Amino acid sequence: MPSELVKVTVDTLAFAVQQGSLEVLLVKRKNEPFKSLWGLPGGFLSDSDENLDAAAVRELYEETNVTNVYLEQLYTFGDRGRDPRGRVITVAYLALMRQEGLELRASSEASGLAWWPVNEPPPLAFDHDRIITYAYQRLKYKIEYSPAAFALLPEKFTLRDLQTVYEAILGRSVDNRNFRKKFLSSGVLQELNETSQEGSYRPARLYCFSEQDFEKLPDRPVFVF
Amino acid sequence: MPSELVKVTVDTLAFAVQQGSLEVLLVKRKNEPFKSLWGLPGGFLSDSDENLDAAAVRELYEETNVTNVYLEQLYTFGDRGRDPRGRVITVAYLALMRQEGLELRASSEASGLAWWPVNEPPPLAFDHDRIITYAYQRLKYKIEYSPAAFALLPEKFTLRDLQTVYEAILGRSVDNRNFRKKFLSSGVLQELNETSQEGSYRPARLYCFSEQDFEKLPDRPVFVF
DNA sequence: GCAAAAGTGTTTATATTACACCCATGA
DNA sequence: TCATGGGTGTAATATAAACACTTTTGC
Repeated sequence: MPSELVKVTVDTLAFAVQQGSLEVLLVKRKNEPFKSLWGLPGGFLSDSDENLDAAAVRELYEETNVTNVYLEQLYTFGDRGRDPRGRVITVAYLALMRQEGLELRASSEASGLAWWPVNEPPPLAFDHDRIITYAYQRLKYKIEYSPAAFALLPEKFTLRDLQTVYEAILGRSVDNRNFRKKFLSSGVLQELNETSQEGSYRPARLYCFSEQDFEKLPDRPVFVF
Repeated sequence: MPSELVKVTVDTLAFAVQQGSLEVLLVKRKNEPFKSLWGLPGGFLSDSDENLDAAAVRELYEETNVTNVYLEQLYTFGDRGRDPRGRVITVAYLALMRQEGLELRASSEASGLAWWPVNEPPPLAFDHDRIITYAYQRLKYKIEYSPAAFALLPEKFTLRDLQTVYEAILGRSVDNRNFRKKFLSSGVLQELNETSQEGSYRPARLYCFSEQDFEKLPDRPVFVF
């Protein structure tokens, strides 16, 4: 059967926002092919993986030590010639997280592990530049109709933190009065009786995301700015 | 390498609207597993396929004789146990077409080939019921922001034809004054100097879709009713 | 002239956009 | 008291939603 020759990998696009910049987590390759170029964390699907999502979780953990983050399938890339080792198709996953609190650890297969600005990535292996471009586009759309942005924030956050995430992903600034108005009236934020003191100026109110109230929204774009 | 055991299929969800009803094209299986149940047209990825899209085109043609239709990748399903023959992941494709003009022909692997109402499918093989549900949901969203509906219509169509496609997919009726107003003002329709005479009543104006004008629209939902 | 589907406008409510200043805090 | 980021409101415009009758055709 011809498909015996096909191999399947699962690669993850791990995004985080750091100081107003959207970054993606990449691995420096220690081995051929594309030795010493950077690539997406990922690896071959194993028969022991319960499903594709589990494979993405496992590979992300093995390659970066990152665990317990938001993950969802994005798209499957399978052009002939995308991998010089033969016919390899890859199922790409989107992962959203915060850098704070992670204990990154590269696997022995890697000679490096680092966050890169999504707009200025290093030279990349395979078709990973294309995959990053695709994922970034999808993420831009996704924050308009889903609560994906909250996966990039701690449980408690200020409205400024939330706006910074949107601005980092959209790549432009948004009007802060309209932004606050829309999010506050959407009903998905729970106001906490706590504030965040960051410097010698007015402390900011903290909020948390209410999954339950999000479910009540119509399933069409509501976080458009 | 564990992935040697993984096989890859490409399955296609071929949708068409017939007499106001959204239908999906299914194949009756002649062989095990799931002999005599219905399933999606598809088959194993071949090393000779240039890419996954090409595999979908080829498999759809081989299994149904359908060719030259709109196709796009939807999602990849890979739960362990979804195929009793072993670890088989399937890349699902969405295909949109008109039934009129097709010359359906089942392959020798099939004992039948038929259109089924998407809401009342026959007993299905594998996890194909889940895949149909997923694809139908995606199609519902898709017609709000993309010109996908036009792929279900002939080149020249009436506004009533277009509304029928939307109503079939949304599963509800929409206000015809608002529907016409929105589509006519969107700029994506070119009015033709032709009419369609269907019976002993007033003929309807024919229109065609302008891809070029569609590109000028903002890339967010515009065909929401 | 009748049956059948095509075609048309207005009003109201809601959502979006644009825009600039005061507030609270720690140093 | 000052420097810094937090926090607020209104008016204009655009979009969405609700709603019913007239027109054109073949028979």
